[in-house]
Amino acid sequence: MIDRKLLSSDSDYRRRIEAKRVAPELLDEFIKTDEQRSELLVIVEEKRAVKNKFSKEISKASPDEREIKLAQAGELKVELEKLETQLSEIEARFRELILQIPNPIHETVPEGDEDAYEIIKTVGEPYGPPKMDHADYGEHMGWVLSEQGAQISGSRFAYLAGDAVRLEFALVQWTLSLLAQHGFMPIVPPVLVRESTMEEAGFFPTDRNQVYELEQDNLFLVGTSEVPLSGLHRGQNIEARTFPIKYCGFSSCFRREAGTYGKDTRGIFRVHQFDKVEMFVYADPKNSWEIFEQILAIEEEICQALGFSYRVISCASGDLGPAAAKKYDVEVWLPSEGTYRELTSCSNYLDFASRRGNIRIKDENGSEFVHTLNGTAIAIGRGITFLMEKAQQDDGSFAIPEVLQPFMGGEKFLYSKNPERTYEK
RNA sequence: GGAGGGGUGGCAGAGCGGCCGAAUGCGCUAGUCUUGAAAACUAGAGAGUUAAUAGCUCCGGGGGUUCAAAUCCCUCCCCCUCCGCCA
Repeated sequence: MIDRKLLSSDSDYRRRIEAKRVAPELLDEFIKTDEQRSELLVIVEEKRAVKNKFSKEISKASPDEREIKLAQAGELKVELEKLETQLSEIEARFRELILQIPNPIHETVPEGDEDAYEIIKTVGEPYGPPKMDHADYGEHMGWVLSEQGAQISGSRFAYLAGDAVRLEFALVQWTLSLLAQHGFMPIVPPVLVRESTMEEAGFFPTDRNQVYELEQDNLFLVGTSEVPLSGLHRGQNIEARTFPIKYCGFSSCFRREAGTYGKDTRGIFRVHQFDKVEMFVYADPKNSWEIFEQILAIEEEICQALGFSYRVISCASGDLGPAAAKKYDVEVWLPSEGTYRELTSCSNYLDFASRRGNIRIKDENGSEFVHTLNGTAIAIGRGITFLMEKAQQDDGSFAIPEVLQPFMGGEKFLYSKNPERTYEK
């Protein structure tokens, strides 16, 4: 949720909202509604003060005074009720509008459409394609069963099988241990959440069409554990000394992928369901930009340890979600496509979500809204996709990245058929 | 799924139409005492909004009755106990 006062008083604030391709009419209507609301609120509060005074007096009045005052209070009540009805109508509209207004971009965000991104850095070199692309390789190894997935659930669903599953858990274990060193507490959150949770996390109403809904129970499947992690401290006013509060959530993630028809249809690069370890930080507003860079550094650390060639881009204003003030994508070189593709990303929401969830930080001088940040540690489907091209050997075997070997029973290579493995016949 | 009980300040817990933004205890802050701490004693403090120590709002959320609601009614959510079912 934006700061309503800044919108009308600070022209730069407004400009940075409009950079997200917001209709100016929305902002104008909101400002108008906000003004009406403030004016009416003053009137209503004055009336309430009079009414409250009357009520107090009635309790102390003598019997005949009482009669008169009761009659007067009755009139006042009728008057006030009319005004309060008006006020609640305006407030409903106010709320509807403010929920549609995105967080302004940070001044350093490049403005423009999706391809106006800025390359922050490039690490490692691009290299030529392997024998098999990730989709063929997944089939070759017996790791990805797309056809069966499509049969039982539809397109963009797949079974993950065999050593790929061991690889998934190795990735998770390794990532969790690395994040523990960085002070992140692991969490397995609920993946079904209420509508209010989606709204407070900054996803509703704007991204509603990307989310699976369980109508019968009025619950929604999360697209990232960011959502339940963002709700973990809702309504709390937390001591400043406990910051930053760092969590890493492991969960399955569900995305409708609406509007991506025909895009990335091979393999498990883009699927409706995948597992992910997500970093989430509640930060003191004083240093949230530092923490933003720390989260990026961890994402890079993970990429480097897995041997990826990658680049970091600062996403353009038109590519930012409603809640993010700034977002970095870490894009890894995908040789079969000869291009960099997104593996992880991180965002600083500033106080956008904490305003909705009413999460504050307090010290001797009072309290303010906290900042929330999130970043992908490892998205399994994507991670394995990139690894299948990076670690694929000429003979078709798979060279397990060194950091994962301890979590794979010390093995160094994986094969499509391994006679020592009784499930591979 | 069925039956009952309950949600009040950081925590525990009283209040059950007006004197209640709320007793009391613990915890917290400051002071006295002490070399220091503890104990004891004294004083102080709920949150939000606002320029404001004014006003308004907040006793799980929403709605209603009333001049007046923490207190009565409806509804939703959550927690606990018992029965049933279950990984």
